[in-house]
Amino acid sequence: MGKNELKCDCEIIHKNKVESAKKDLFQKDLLDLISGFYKAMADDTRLKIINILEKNELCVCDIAVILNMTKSAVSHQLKYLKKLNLIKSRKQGKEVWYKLADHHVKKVFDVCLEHIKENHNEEA
Amino acid sequence: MGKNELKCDCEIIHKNKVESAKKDLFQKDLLDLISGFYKAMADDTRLKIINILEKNELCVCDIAVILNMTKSAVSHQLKYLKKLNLIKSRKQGKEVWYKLADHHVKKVFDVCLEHIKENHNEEA
DNA sequence: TTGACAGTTGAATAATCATTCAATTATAAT
DNA sequence: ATTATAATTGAATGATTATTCAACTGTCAA
Repeated sequence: MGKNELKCDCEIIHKNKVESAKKDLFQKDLLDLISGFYKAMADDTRLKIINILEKNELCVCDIAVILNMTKSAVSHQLKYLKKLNLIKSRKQGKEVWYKLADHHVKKVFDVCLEHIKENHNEEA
Repeated sequence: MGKNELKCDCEIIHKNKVESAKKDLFQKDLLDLISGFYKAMADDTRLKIINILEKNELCVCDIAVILNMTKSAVSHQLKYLKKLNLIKSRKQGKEVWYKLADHHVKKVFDVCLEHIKENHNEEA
């Protein structure tokens, strides 16, 4: 039951193709970074937060009102997004203001929208 | 306990900002499409599948061998990705061959990698 | 026409993760 | 000092979802 335990339930069919494809596989650490980035965008709450912070700098209460959630729930997700360097914060008195940290986020959004748009046209 | 139940535990602080930001919020149906797309990319297994299908056309067994998973687990995720039009399949005899369906996927990948790369440089 | 294999499927299980809850910190005002 | 508000935190809960399991379909070969 070690690390190299075989979970696959079938034999290699196309040896060449498998060998070739194995070389294309991302390293685990890079894969984690990539999936981490997507996981951040894959939740409705976080997506909404990114969505509104794209154009506005807001404090936690503001975001909680807009999304109709508790401050606590919002704060947890803000922490999540900040750890991934997707948002930035600054403290002013009792309030903490959040805004988008990265111009790539908008870019990723745009490509995603492009995909969705084309996909819909194809189905029509 | 109706639809308009108030979950937020605080008052509006910056009325103008909140009103303004509310206008930027995506519609629910668009939000679902966007988060659906990201959810597809947010899982390690699906990400690996997309990763290897970017350059290779492969059958289910091949993928199962490469990822060291059961055919069943792989098949479930392939179904997931196909429903979202991210991959295509063709049947040939007993085998089913899968490949990437959409050129946007690669684009999204590239922007993501760009983000990760810059992020790392900043921390160094 | 039977056996073997590639792949799919649905329900059950296991793992992951968002939200809630109660308590706490930090700042500002009285 | 005391009170009030903004925000954070950790543990517990609840919801979601990936994987397993067993049974099944479709295709090929003997």
